[in-house]
Amino acid sequence: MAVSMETLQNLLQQLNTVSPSDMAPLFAATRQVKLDAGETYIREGDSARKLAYLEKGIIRAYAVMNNGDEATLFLRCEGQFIASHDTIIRQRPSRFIYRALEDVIMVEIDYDQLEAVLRENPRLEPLRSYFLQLMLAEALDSIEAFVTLSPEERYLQLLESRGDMVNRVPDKYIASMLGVTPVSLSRIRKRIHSRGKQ
Amino acid sequence: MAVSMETLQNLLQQLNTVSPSDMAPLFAATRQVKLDAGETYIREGDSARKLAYLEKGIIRAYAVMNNGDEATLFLRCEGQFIASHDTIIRQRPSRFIYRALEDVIMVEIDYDQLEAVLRENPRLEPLRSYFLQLMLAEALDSIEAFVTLSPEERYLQLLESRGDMVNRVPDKYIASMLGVTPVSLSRIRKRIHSRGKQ
DNA sequence: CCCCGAAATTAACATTTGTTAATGTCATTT
DNA sequence: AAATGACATTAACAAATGTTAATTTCGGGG
Repeated sequence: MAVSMETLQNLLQQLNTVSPSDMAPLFAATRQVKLDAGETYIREGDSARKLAYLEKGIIRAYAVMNNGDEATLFLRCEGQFIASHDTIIRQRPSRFIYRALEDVIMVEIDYDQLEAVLRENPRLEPLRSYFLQLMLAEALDSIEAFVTLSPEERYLQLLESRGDMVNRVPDKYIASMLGVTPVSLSRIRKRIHSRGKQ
Repeated sequence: MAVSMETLQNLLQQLNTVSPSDMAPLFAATRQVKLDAGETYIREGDSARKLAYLEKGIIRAYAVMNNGDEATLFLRCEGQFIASHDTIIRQRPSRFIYRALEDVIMVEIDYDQLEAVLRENPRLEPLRSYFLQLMLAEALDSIEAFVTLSPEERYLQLLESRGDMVNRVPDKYIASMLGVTPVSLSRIRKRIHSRGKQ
């Protein structure tokens, strides 16, 4: 377990309610997982309850629609948690697929194991609330963007807030995350550029 | 505190990890709140950290956009929790407004008080995870609808899943929650009806 | 070095949505 | 009964998006 978890450890130490020594049993239950670019982390129908912290790379969560097209729900990169929602918060097989867009290094824990650790170390409970709140805050930001911004404005906001990531990901995934087609995103980009140069 | 909390009590008792006797200190910190239709529960800039369980009525959470228009983030009705997100999960003044669309009865607890109760009764911690997970699941469903469905399909889905509520709320709020204008929702309804009668 | 395939762009057209404004509807008030 | 105000519908036009298909770009594999 003596892997490169510096970033995660730093993150957790900011939770001042949890002392570093408390965290030993937690890290004992984690393992490092590496994925190659293009590799699937969680399959549709998968029942594993995985929670992971991304140290490197990008993971895309997407749904396969009725017509066979894919819809990207979100992208997660370094410093973010990724969780199999359906299995963890609804206790049912995953409707979504999680796939690495780049080579990925992450620290993984099985949620059932995490719960066992939490039962025996109640002082660690704030950790659970912490990542649930992180994911909820992100989800609510996303909803806010959908109801308050146009597709073009959502793209501009994404460029500002996560421009580095946008440049590492094929546009078609950005498009479906914004709720538009790749063709439409291409036109949006053209519109922005033509306005910017005048 | 001996108010009509049957539904909330029933709900919490389904969390088998928490025994009814454990819950006494929790309910001691709650109070019943009533709102008239049209009354504001949380104002923009408000810093109160409120968490409430809706026993009756509907509350709308919305943002005021740059142009002055309002964008409905979501509607909550009987049996759902409502939380001031910005103050609770980001610890900053609320960007959103929460307003009753009908006369409302709810059970309220201040989140700081809840945290104090949880510190002294660690066995109640699952409650926190429980409502965080509920709200996260709802938020993710909403995102999924935005990336996989058209406005018309989102409206049909809403009719199916919460048709009772749709009929209790002015269409303009439904429209902005779906990410479209009231004019567009009216056309969507017309399209659905004309197709349905042929 | 060329070929291939995936991705992005562009084009053309249909559909949908946004915008503004007028009209209709309905409940409440006066 | 008339007037008011909020909401929904409709109309007309502009703008954006969806769809399909052709074209271009670009990097990797042979």
